[in-house]
Amino acid sequence: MFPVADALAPAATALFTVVLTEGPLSRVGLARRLDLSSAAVTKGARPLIEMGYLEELAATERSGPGAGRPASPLTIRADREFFVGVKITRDELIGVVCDLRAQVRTAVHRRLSETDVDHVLRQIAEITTELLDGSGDYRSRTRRLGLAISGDVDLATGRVRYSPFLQWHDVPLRELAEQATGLTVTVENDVKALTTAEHWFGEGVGADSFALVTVGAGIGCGLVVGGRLVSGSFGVAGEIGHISVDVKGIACHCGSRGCVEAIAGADAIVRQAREATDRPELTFDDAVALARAGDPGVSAVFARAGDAIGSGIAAVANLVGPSRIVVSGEGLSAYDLFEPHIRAGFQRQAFGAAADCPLSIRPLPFEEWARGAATVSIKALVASWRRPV
Amino acid sequence: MFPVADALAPAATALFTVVLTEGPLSRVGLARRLDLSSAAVTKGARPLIEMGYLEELAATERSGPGAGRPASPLTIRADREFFVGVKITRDELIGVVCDLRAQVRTAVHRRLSETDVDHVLRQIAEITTELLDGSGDYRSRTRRLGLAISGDVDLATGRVRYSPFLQWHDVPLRELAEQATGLTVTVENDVKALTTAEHWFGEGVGADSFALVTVGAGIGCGLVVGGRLVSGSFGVAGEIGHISVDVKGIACHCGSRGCVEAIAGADAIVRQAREATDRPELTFDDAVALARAGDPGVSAVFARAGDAIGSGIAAVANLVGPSRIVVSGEGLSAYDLFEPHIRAGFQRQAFGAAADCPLSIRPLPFEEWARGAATVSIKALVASWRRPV
DNA sequence: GCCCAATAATTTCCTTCGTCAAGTATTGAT
DNA sequence: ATCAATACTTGACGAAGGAAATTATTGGGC
Repeated sequence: MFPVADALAPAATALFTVVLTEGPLSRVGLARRLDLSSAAVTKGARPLIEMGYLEELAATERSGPGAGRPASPLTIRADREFFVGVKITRDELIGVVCDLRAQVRTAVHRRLSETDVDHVLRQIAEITTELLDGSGDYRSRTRRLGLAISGDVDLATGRVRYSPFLQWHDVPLRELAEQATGLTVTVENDVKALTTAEHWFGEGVGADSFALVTVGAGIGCGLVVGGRLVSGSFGVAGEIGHISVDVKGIACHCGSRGCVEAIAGADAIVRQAREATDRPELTFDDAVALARAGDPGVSAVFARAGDAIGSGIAAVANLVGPSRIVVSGEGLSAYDLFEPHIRAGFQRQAFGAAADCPLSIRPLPFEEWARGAATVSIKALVASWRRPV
Repeated sequence: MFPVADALAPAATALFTVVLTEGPLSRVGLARRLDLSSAAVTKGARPLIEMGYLEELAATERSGPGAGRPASPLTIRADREFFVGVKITRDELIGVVCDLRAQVRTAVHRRLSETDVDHVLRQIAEITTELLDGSGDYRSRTRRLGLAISGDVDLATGRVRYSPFLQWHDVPLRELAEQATGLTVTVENDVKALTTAEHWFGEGVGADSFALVTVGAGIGCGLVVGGRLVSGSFGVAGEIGHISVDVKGIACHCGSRGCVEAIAGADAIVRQAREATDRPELTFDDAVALARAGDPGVSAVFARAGDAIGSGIAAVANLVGPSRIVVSGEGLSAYDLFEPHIRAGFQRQAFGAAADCPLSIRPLPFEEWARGAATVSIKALVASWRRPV
């Protein structure tokens, strides 16, 4: 139906990215935004229109002072292509179909009884089929699948070097998943995938630097600096959970003391709540309920945890100075208990103008993680348009 | 004598930067290193040779297996141009002349009795004259002056937004210094200038990400991520000194508690040493002497300080994962007292593979700061060769 | 309704910058 | 002397973007 994507000019991928992440814009507007001539924009946009990825916005209301030829803003054709995203957790797969604008069209959950590679791959293939058979359009217009998984992942090769939850070591997941599904696959660390989603389609749009903090079993952080996702020379980056805020604090599984995660991780909160109440069978949900009911001991546990998270976030702000920080939970139900203390800890610990950094604290639906995976595959599509390596 | 520098091709500045920072290399080697054709290297190098910035290395020993035409590696002509660098402190100017390879040729110190802008500018003009009159070559081959100053500086405009030590607010230092000296001036924050020096000419060469930590009155940190110096969206970055490592620790002037600087800053060490010894007149040097003599109380102060610094450095490693970290002092005399504790704190607090990050801990001569300033002006020269904005 | 100013988009021609492929230069080995 | 190997240079070409002229489409003044 559409001509196949050849390699495109740099200007083409640049303008596409701007329209994708910042919304419809006229060619002249794009030229100004990207510091290009409008000729370059006209030329760059043409193949994208021919391929069906862009189209001109229908006769819309004029905006400017009045005179002159009206602009024909370019906009994304969201249903040109669909993307499957799957987040892999220890006991569940969460899958979504997103359109080109990363809007979730369908979502499916699937329990994962075993964590061996073969079984997970079969489940990935099945959940993909289930998702794509939901609508006639999906199957024919979907070529890419993104996978998100916690642990040490190499995006370039698509290998999972180590996944602590699944107990996987050096699994060539991209290759295997491509065989199992027939789609082009990208594999990315889950926090980084979520950060990419927020950077391209959420609150991080347009930010040169940006941080996303996730609060849950662990405390993680994805970091964008200079427009690029930070990876860490030794594969470690964004480990906000193991910044120590209290030399004499609780021992952490990492061998140190007073790590943010040892104070504010879900396990740590349960343990401290049990101590505070002398009820060794207490669950996380019980602790939340008690804190909401005003139990002073358990409330103090959440307060300390929020404060520690705030301190850790301030460390990020003091060191890299992101233009904004989003804090969200792995399906975090108790964020109302944390929020004021996160803000307080942050304000106390942020240095000078770093305290001006806007903080968004909000829970994210669990599908958001799968959407992150899909986002990475959208990014991979755009990257595939660049000239051969 | 030499033709004036026109705008050069991107390949030209790229190859120049590689030869400058990584040493002599043949055209073929450069082509491989930069992923260019050797034709592009030949073409790019020509104007640089004509302008006298590059030359072919004299008939050197062949290296490879033997056969074939011998390579003519390109190398920097270090005496093609000289650069003045001046570090401005509250009570002293430190000035150097560096060659193109950032080797210090001459260094001069000059006391600063007052800190008002006019007086400092006169002193800058005088120290520049003094430096350039040292050799007949300097004056005719020097066009650029770099200034380094602590505080909030805008490199692009050359304005000092705020300097706490000099009590300057929004001073257009570049403009003023250009009038006072007749040279093209760059102004940069001192820690960032030092980081640039280390990134281009020191241990950070070739590193995609890199951190430099300075220990002295304050604890500072310069950060390179993705090959670029991190600036911070709100003008704050690298503030490792105000990461808290002890919620219940010593109160810091920033309003929080247990900041690295409140434990390990020079003032903090003196205060703690006085308490430990009950000698309120103790100086920093006294404290160093006591610790070296084995005084347990004062030794513990240095141990705690080193450990806090190590923790702070680990936070950097955990968050951005630099490929190496250099720790140095503002003329730090006591680094032997800190070093083992910095390493211990770092190892304890670095998470997983982040602990593999190589740590160099070493004192730097005070001229190094002025060299950093000169380095920024060398970088500005190369940047001036890029096509017009 | 007609003309003009204003703005948007396109076209044409040109420059820059890099690659490709062929040629030249310079060595060691036989 | 000849040849293989490697380094470098040259010239033709193509991709990408810019400048300026041209075309397109509006509103406003008359």
